[in-house]
Amino acid sequence: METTDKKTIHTSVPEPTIRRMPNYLDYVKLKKSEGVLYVSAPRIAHRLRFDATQVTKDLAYTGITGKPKIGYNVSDLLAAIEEFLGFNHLDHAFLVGAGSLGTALVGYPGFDEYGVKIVAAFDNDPLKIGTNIRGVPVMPINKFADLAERMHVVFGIITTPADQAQQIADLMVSWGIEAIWNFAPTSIVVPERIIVQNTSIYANLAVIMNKLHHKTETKTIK
Amino acid sequence: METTDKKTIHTSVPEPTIRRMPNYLDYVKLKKSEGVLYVSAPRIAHRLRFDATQVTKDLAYTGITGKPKIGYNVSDLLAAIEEFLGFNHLDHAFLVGAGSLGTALVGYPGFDEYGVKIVAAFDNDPLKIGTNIRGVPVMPINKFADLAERMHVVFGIITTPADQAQQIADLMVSWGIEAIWNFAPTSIVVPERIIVQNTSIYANLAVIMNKLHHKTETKTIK
DNA sequence: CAGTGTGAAGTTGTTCACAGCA
DNA sequence: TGCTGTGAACAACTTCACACTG
Repeated sequence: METTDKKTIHTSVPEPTIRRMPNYLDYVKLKKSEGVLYVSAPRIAHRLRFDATQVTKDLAYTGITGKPKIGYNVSDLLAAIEEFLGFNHLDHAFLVGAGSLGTALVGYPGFDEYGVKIVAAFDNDPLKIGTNIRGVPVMPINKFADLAERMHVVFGIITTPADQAQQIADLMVSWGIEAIWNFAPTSIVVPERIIVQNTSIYANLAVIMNKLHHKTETKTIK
Repeated sequence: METTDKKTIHTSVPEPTIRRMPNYLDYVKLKKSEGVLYVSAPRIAHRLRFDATQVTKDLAYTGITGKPKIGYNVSDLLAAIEEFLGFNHLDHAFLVGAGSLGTALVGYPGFDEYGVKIVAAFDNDPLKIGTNIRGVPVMPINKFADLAERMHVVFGIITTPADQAQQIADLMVSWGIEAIWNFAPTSIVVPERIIVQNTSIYANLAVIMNKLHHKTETKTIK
């Protein structure tokens, strides 16, 4: 496998493949906890309602190889997926906006298991400053610059209301953040070099609402 | 656009188009609040970093038509997008799992503005039962069936830990829910007819981590 | 000229078909 | 037979090119 240049640092893994990876991880962890030794692509596909070939191709991106008729070794596969997702690094993150969503994210289970540690939260509400959320301190925003450098934080999470998101994003950029995960219900604009992931709750909601109304239509009400 | 009257719902709108719609809505609302009368696709595209033709095509799905050189009437466009997203209906939803994420969602701004009203939350923690979150009561799960029918709730939101998600999904299905929005970090399996949207925080995280590590690679550290 | 609207080309991702293997 | 692995067909989405319009 390592013979062809084709294998040299897969210049680009399809984004859908990356998005499916956590599903495989979840399933494989489950199987491992059950003591299962091998899993096959068709089985995974069946459980997750994916196409079997797709699973095979996705898993190939992790560099693993399986055995015909048997499948993939569960432990090897688990390691390969974790490696692929970069969970050997532990990246430090700052979160800005300690409202209910921010609080929920700080407490989200398995974040560090996924290679991310939220080391501080920021807010401009004096009542929140000085408190902490599950051990993560809440600080005033002007401390950010200082700390980001000292703690080598390259990853910023925005959970502010929409009208503050752009402003916070600008600050993050000026402070040297490399990637921004934006949960505010508005899209932010940053320089090319910055990685942005706009995660809008509303995009998902829109899809559901659309399907729901479509379905209703099909059913010919009443 | 010959006419099939604009009401005959386009047989199938591409999902990416639907996902972008809330972005347009957000932008158009902003413009309206600024008193702007017309917006053009290229301007929207520039702000959102989309392709201009794509914006044009997306907006066409709402049934609106623009004026060459001028663009789209802001009020008409706003109405068209809201109509498209189905915000005239107000759908009732139940949420199961009143932990931090569930609590955050109940309090999420503009949910009802987006056509969804969370009318009750459920949990199995006796300490939570009987309390309420911003006016939304928290009840024991066995009340679900009863209420779902009475209140015509067709939409269930799962914010439980991963290990309870499937079980809750099964219950929702048996109680007549039509659409499930699953935030638990595991994918659930339901009958074909049920609409499911698995919204995994981890899928987004995986994309960011992948890009971040890739970037590091490219930069050749040190 | 600055925009809409649309068919056609291009790109990306998914699914099929099948060779090879245990 | 049940699986991996892969090239090739296919489907979905995006971008280009351009006619048209106020």
